[in-house]
Amino acid sequence: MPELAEVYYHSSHWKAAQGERFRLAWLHDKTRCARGLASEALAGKLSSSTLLSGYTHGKRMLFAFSGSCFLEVHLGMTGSLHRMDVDYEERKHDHLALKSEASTLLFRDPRQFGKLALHETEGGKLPDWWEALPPEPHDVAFTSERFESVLKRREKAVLKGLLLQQELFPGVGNWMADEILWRARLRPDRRLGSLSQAERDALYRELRWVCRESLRIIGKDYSDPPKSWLFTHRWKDGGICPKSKLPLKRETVAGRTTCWSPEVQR
DNA sequence: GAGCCTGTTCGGGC
DNA sequence: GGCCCGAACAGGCT
Repeated sequence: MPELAEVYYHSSHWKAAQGERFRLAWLHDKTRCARGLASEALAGKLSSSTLLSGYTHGKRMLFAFSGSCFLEVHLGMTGSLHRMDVDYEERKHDHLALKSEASTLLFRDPRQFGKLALHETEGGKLPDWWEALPPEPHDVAFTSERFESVLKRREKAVLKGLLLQQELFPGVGNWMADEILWRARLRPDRRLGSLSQAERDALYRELRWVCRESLRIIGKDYSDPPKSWLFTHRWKDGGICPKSKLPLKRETVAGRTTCWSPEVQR
C-alpha cells in the first residue's frame, strides 16, 4: 500500500505520541525488516527516550528520539505503523513495539519487505544523508529545471519504470505512476525520448499535481480520492475509465502491473 | 492450489 | 560505466 501520501499518513500515528518517553518493548531482530539491527542495541539506545519528532521523505520515515537517536522506517509493500493502547498484546507480524506510559507504537509487516535502521548524530541534528535527499516532486525545489535535469540520459527509459525510480521521484509508487500518466494522457509504455515538449510539460505538471493532491486527501485521514481519479477504478476487473467511459486495460509494463486507458493515453 | 501483489535490491545483459 | 530488466524476497488474499 504505502506510497507518498500513505507513508505520511502512517507516520502521523507515531507522531501523535510526540513527547512521550519510550522503551523498547520488543524487536524481532531475526525479521528480515531488522536487517542486522540487534534488539540489545536498540534497547540500549531507546531506554527511556522521548519521541521528539517524525519526518517523511518519499517512502521513507525518520523518527527522532532524545539522545541523538533516529529510527528509520520503510514500510515496503505491506508494512504499517500503529499507535495502540499501552496494554496492547503482540500479534503475528508485529516486529517492533515501543511502549510509553500512555501508548504502544507498533511496526507491523507481514511480508517483511520493510526496513528498520538506527542512526546516531552529533547533537541530535538530522543525519547528513537525510538532509541530502533530493527534493520531493511536490516540493517548491522540484522546479521544471530540476525535472529536466533528472531526465537527462534517460531518453530510452519506459515512462512507467522511470516514474518509479525513487532517487528521481521520491514517493511515487505503482498507483501514483498510473494516475500521473493517465492525467498526462501518456501511454505507460512510451519511451521518454518519444515525448514532445508539450508532453514533457504535462508529465511534470501532473506529477506535481498528483503528489500534492494525494498528500492533501490521503495523507490527511486516509480518505479515498474522488471518483474522478483513476485510483478508484484501477484494481477492479472491468474497470471503466472516468474520462472516456470505456474499459481500462491492465498489463505488465516495466515489470509492474499497470492500468491505463487506451483511448485517453497516447 | 495457483497465481497475484501499491517495493527494493541485486545480478546479468547490452 | 551506465542503464535496463527480471528475479528474488514472504505471506495473505482471491
